[in-house]
Amino acid sequence: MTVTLADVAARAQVSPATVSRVLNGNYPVAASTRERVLKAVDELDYVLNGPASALAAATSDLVGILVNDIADPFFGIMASAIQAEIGGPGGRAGGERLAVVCNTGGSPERELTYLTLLQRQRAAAVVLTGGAIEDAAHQAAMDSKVRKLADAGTRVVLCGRPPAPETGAIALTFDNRGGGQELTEHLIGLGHRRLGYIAGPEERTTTRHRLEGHRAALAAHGIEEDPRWTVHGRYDRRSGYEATLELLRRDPSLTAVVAANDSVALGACAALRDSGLRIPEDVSVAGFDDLPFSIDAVPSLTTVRLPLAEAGARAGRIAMGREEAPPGGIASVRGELMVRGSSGVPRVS
Amino acid sequence: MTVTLADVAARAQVSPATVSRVLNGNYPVAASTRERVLKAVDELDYVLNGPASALAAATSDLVGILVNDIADPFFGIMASAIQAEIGGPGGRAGGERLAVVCNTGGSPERELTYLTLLQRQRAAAVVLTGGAIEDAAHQAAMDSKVRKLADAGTRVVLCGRPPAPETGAIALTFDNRGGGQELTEHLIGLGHRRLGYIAGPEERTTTRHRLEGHRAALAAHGIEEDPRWTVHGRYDRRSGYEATLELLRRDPSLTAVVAANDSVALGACAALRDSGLRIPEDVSVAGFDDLPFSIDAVPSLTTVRLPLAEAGARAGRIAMGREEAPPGGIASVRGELMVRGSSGVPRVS
DNA sequence: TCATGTATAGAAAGCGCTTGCTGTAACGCT
DNA sequence: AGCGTTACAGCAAGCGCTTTCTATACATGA
Repeated sequence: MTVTLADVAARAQVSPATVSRVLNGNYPVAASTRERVLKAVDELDYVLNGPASALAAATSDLVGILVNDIADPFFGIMASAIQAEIGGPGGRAGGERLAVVCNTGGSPERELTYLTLLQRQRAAAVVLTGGAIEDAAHQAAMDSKVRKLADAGTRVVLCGRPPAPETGAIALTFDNRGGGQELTEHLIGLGHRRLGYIAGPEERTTTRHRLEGHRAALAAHGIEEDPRWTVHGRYDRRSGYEATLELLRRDPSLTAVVAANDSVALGACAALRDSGLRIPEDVSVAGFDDLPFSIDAVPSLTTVRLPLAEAGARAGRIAMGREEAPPGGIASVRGELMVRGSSGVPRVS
Repeated sequence: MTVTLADVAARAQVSPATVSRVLNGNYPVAASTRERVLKAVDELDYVLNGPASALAAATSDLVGILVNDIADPFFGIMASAIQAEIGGPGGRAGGERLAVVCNTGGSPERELTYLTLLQRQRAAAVVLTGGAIEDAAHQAAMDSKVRKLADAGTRVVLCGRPPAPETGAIALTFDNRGGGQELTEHLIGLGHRRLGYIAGPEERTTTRHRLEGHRAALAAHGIEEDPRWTVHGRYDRRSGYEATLELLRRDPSLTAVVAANDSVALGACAALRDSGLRIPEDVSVAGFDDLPFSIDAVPSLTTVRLPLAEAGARAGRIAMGREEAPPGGIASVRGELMVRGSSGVPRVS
């Protein structure tokens, strides 16, 4: 039914081996022969059988990209950048690799299962993006899986995720703590002393690091934090909206709200406006990530820019072995404070 | 080096055949035997060899999802929904399928190459999302490829893309024309007579259909369109910003700007504000898609809501053969006009 | 008691490709 | 002329799994 290598070989009057070599271009073949083979391939509309080829060659052209939420531009941007470097089609010829974006939805089980699936496919490389889940058991399971992948020759790169020592994975970590600290220091510098914080989901490294940075800034300036000032929620706008209302309820005297990321900050803005508060005159707002829409918010969002595309591209190149790994296998990627319209001096109370 | 089925079989003291059957659960195996095998699998840390299995069984658990731009939430949301239905891990057991999100970047070649790559992998299904490129040659090539995929048993579903008759693909099309028309009629109903239109890239079905709807509305109300009122650009905010400045330059008397999508509309809003114009008092703005951030814009965006997640989910189910295809293999998905703060009566000139 | 079923396990033939090794011309060199 | 090279091309042995067909062991009904 389907056309096989043998069919092409028969038509081109050569052996299957020759056809394979023409297709892979990894062995000298006389120009005339090559031409004949190519012609047969074309005429028969032959398409290589991926699994068979992967089995025989014991290699695969799949590269996995794990993301927490593909509908979130934070991950979309990284995935896009990684993928552009992976080559996919369009990369330099020969290296046609299929980038597989896997959406874990933040679920530990899915994360693990996807890793197994990729292991099963003998993926050439795997890039894990975004924060990790902070659960000892799960982390141990992940580390062990990653080590196995690495041992099996799959290059594993962590992009925007904390290093996993001893696993053989290369890490490009975001300096969430430093960024968070810088951001809050900016607000403190403006005069804010009562700052609400909308954190991401608990048990996530990103959440914890950003919050730690925030607290470090407070501590550095001798501001004692009121436990009521921190609320946890998801990384989306809805959560930001609700959390802000909650913060306002707990302490209406807050003069600034720091959000776990830009989407959350947008929700916070909406909640503040709906509560009749002006930004930044009544309450300042700050986000994190600097996603494309953040500059468009009204007022535009003060935030910490993370070089998502750049980091993704670098992760992609490392995964493809096209760039050297950073010394020690770990690199920290810094964010850049973007001061914009949503932050200002606090209102006089 | 790596553990194979045979190793597991040896350890469990059964034949490879039995191990395979235990793993696939598609043949009766005595409980005691199964247990022994599972234990061996566990002890040896065995992971099935995907390519080998795919080769022998002549099936694959890969499902491809083609998107134009993964960094755009429009596609991210659809991809996420499709993928959730595909099963991925977390779906019902047994059907562990690997969803492969492929980013074409809107390039015709990449689109085609990805399809070939998926064909090579003998993908179980392929979902093509978003508008198609309107180039006769390319379209013919795509159709032929799709037909081949379908013939080979790969289920092909188009989600938010015009039907491709005779190719065997199921289509879930967005009614871009109807939505565009309704949107513009809303503005006309408010009293607008001078409407600018920021269209997407040329040679795209989505662009054309939305624009046609817009024009149909104008025509229906006897409004003659000035060619200066239409500008083409990309589907992003930057493009919307620039196009709006251009429109304003061409005709400052415009009272409304209709954008190709929400991101473009946001850029338009920014440009208007930067030009000292109020929304909607001076100029009304309308978008398309109703992405999550649109309701958060200030003022919130009047737009046409497309049920991206629902359509994606349905496409996913159809791709998995879990839902029947619509009659005739074609279904039109309607958008819903969302009237919000960015549109109002025109200023008196 | 013997033919017949039923449940379970194994043997073995591939699936379609890659690749190490083995020819075999044609070539160049002494 | 003789022989080592060089440049291709083919043979055939797998890669690790699935699955058909066959074998065995009991249980069953007449």
